Amino acid sequence: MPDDGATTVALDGRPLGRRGAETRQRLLNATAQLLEDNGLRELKVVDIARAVGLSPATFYQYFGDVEAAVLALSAAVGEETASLSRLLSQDWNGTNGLDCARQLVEVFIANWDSHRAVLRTRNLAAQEGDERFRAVRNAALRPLTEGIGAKVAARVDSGLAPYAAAAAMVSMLERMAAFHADLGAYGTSRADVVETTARILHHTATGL
Amino acid sequence: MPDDGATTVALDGRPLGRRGAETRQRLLNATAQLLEDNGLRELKVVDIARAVGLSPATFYQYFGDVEAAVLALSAAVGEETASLSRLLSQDWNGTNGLDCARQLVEVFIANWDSHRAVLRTRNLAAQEGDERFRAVRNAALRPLTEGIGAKVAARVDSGLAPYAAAAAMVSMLERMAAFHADLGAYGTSRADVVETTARILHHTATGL
DNA sequence: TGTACATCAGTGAACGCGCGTTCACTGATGTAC
DNA sequence: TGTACATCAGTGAACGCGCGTTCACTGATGTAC
Repeated sequence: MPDDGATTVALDGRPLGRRGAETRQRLLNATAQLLEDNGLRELKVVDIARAVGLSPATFYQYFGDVEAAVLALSAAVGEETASLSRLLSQDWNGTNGLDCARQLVEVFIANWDSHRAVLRTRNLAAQEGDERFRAVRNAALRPLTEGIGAKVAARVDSGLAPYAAAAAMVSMLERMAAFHADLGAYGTSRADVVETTARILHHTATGL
Repeated sequence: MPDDGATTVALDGRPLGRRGAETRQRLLNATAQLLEDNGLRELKVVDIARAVGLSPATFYQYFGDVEAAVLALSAAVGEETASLSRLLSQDWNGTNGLDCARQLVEVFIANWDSHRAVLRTRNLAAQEGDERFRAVRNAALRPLTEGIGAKVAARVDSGLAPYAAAAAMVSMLERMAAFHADLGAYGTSRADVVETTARILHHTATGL
């Protein structure tokens, strides 16, 4: 199994006990918080350690550098999207199809709202070409992309390439989730955002 | 007029001559290049100056810090999207409506391909809450959002909130443009990406 | 239940490097007459 | 066309700070018997 950052082993190879696992988690929480508050460019090992009340030396027992901590966070956050699979496994052509789409949009946006800073940093790193972040992002979005892709593929005569359409929908979702707070300024309510996004998604997936 | 970064005045207030304007541009080019090559976290004043063969002190004659240079770049890049307006001013309900959408997608993606690093950095800074970057981003995307929004508003019984739908389409475009290179790995050609994105956009804008 | 030992967990203090930034200065360019 | 002067443009060299990182060490925890 590749190291996904959720290791239970310290960097020097010895296994982590209860206390160690807790410390590691506190470091991760502080990393997320600082990322949220000060942005990526200001994220320093020293500050993370200070925030938890530890010596910087401690940080290096758990992570090789700041990026490693962010990667571990990204991997952890990515595993929260499991509930999307349930919504995607249903048939969206029936009466409650639009409802499924709506819920999916809700869950997706909620997930972003909880992990805004981590997710956008993950995406930046992926865009900058870091393969590890790319892999983590792909793993997180794969169920979504494949689920939507399968629905598009089941349409007749849509003229859409299923995988491309799925990617387009996921793109829309990610960006709306990332920027939806900005839309309020233009007189668009959150409900509008969800409803409209859900409808576009539903139509693309089903043709209805 | 607010300072959008495209100043013709040095930071100490004196006006820029021919030579000065050139130097400023060379610094901007180097900034873009380094952003592309090494990523945001590695972007240093010292390196930018070195890349152009100047003393770091010179940098400070033109920009207060690295962010200011990136902001200036963002503002400049944002002005290249003017050609989109032409495509949006046409009627998309006719026979060549889908063609317009296709071209729009093409132009948009091409613009991203030329300025990948700058645009993603602009978006990150905007997401991190920097108002100046937010303003620059909004200014760049406004014609697009309003153009699409107007088309959606002209539809009957779409059930879509025009501004939210327009934002969703712009979201889709931005993200597809940012990540389209990744899709090739999954057997999706660039042509598929353009065609599919264009169709979704066209349908959302017109109902056709 | 107590003691000894292994290993897990955390740190103080220091090092050096490199980056951001400034200032008093020199050199280049343009223009008035 | 030439010269003087104003201002634009660029720099050398230095300062200090703060960050990343390491290492030899102390303290905490768990477990075998």
